[in-house]
Amino acid sequence: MENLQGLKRTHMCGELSLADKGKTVTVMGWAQFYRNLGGVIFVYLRDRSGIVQLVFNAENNKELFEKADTIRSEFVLAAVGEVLERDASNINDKVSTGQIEIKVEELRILSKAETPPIYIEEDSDVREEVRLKYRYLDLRRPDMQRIMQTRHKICKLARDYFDENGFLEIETPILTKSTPEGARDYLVPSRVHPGKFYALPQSPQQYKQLLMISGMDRYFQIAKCFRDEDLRADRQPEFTQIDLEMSFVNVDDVIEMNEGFMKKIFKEILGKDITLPLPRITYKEAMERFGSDKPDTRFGLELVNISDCVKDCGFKVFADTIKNGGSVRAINCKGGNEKLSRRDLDALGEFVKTYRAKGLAWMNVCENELKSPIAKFLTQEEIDSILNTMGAEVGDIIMIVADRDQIVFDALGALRLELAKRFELTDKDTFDLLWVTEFPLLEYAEDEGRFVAKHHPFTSPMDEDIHLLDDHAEDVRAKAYDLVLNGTELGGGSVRIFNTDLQQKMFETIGFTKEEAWNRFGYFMDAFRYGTPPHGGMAYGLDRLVMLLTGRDSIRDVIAFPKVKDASEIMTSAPGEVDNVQLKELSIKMDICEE
RNA sequence: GGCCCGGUAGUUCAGUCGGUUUAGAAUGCCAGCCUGUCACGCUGGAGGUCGUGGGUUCGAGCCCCAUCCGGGUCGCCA
Repeated sequence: MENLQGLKRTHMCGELSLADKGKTVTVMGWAQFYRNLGGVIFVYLRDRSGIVQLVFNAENNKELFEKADTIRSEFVLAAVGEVLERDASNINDKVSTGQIEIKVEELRILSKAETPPIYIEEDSDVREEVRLKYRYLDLRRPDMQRIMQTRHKICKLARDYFDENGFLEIETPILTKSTPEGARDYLVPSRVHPGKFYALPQSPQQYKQLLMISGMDRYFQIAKCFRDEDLRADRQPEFTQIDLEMSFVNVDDVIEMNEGFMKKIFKEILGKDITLPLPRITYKEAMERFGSDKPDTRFGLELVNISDCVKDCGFKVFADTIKNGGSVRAINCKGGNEKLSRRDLDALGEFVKTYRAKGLAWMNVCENELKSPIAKFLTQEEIDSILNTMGAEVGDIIMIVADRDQIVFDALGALRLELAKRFELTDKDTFDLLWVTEFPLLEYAEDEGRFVAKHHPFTSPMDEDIHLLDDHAEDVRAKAYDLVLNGTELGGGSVRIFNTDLQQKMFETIGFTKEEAWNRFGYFMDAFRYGTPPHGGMAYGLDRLVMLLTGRDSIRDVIAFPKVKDASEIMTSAPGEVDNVQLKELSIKMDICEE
């Protein structure tokens, strides 16, 4: 094997062009393809920037030619040679460097390579399991290289933008204290303190608020966060937030600052100009129209409340649901008659059941009749009223769910997305950004028999709703907001409570005694006594942001070394067992329960 | 934890009702030929624990049971 002695890279492969014609250059990279035509060998050399063609001619240098003939896929090469313009007939317009090639004068094989198990090429369709096992090879592929470059660029833009606006980048601890509210913590045992554990942060929430109390005024961080919960296509147990906090601000100030960031990101990454201010809808409106607090507004199929049409009807399921405080809502699937068979409708019925709905009622508006399994329970007036409310025309199918509001929203919200997917209503090049505001402050946890904070317990209630905290806590709205892009929650934040009494009240409302609150958040509440500025902030899911801006469907594609569904890592097999010496040092004894 | 989908050559896949000799194709790989390829071409060759373990059967890649691995989703994710 050869080394780099005396060689220095002069150019990146993909950056060479006709302008370099006649220059002697030194390039280094991996052999992408080699083609031996008998007397001439072509090798594509690839580095991060792209590929360039190397040429070896038997007539010019027999020895060099024979050396080039030993090159195989993914060998690491250094080549010195002259940049030549290609004949017009040999130009390759599929490659950015297709007008030139390098006539190699010196070749060094820096590293040989075994035949790789996956192809190093754009849009490889290799199974993800294999890609992840050989992630270092997968990352060599041009699309993965571009994603990593885009991710870097987004981080750079965040640093630039928030720096320009007076934010300080400050690191917060990774070894912190467990806070039992919310997601499960990853725990780290302490050697020095037997029986005690650090927790990895679910977010830097408390630290960034403390930084406001510290007078840092504006903080931001690209922060690793950890949550020990089950994975999804857009959820990893360790993920990255662009996290920020500002002093002396209200909701509008935070939103305005972040809109500026979005404008910059969309311009620099996608070349798109977005119009500010972004649309805002309240949580309540989002739920009622889209059945979701992260609505995809690129298409219609909005929910409509038809409770009034059927509140006295003979169909017991509808009438009883309304009597018991629930609602009956529907989606008009325009032109569904042509696209959906009876079998499809049955399948959609099963689909909504996964969201706890009891079933899907439907009305198929045909030319001279109404096909519907529930028509026989309704009067003509009731039917007309429904069709009228839904704006139904011949060919439409009205899809109806009756249940508790939450279930109706979940089921129809999901059905709406499913229909959009089937009928391909979403355009990949459209980016619908909007704010969802006025989230509920609290939600009732049935299993715990108490209210829990919907966002976190430091979120401020809206001033006009504070008086409801005692008797109508469920109606209190929060100074909280989410930024939604095409139906994905990109980030969210809130203005925080900065008044000790109100914070105390908040803890009471979620069922903490003064003592419990003090035990869990004592240091935090203590800090609030020494002069706390009004403050609020925001956190973006960086991985999701990169995923959406690069048009990927999986968050794993934008993380260099992601974890798989059971939170393990295929390549390293983490998590792994540790030896007894390590355990002993940590004063830990294993007692693994069966099952 | 529940439900759904998948696992066959290095890779991507096909494999009919359980039955045709030695489980196929493409690509990749190896060897030979070839001086302008760029998905190079031509000729030949090697390559299989059909995820794993049981079972049914005269006979299993195919059917049954269990299990492992990967994906999606519900629960969960302040």
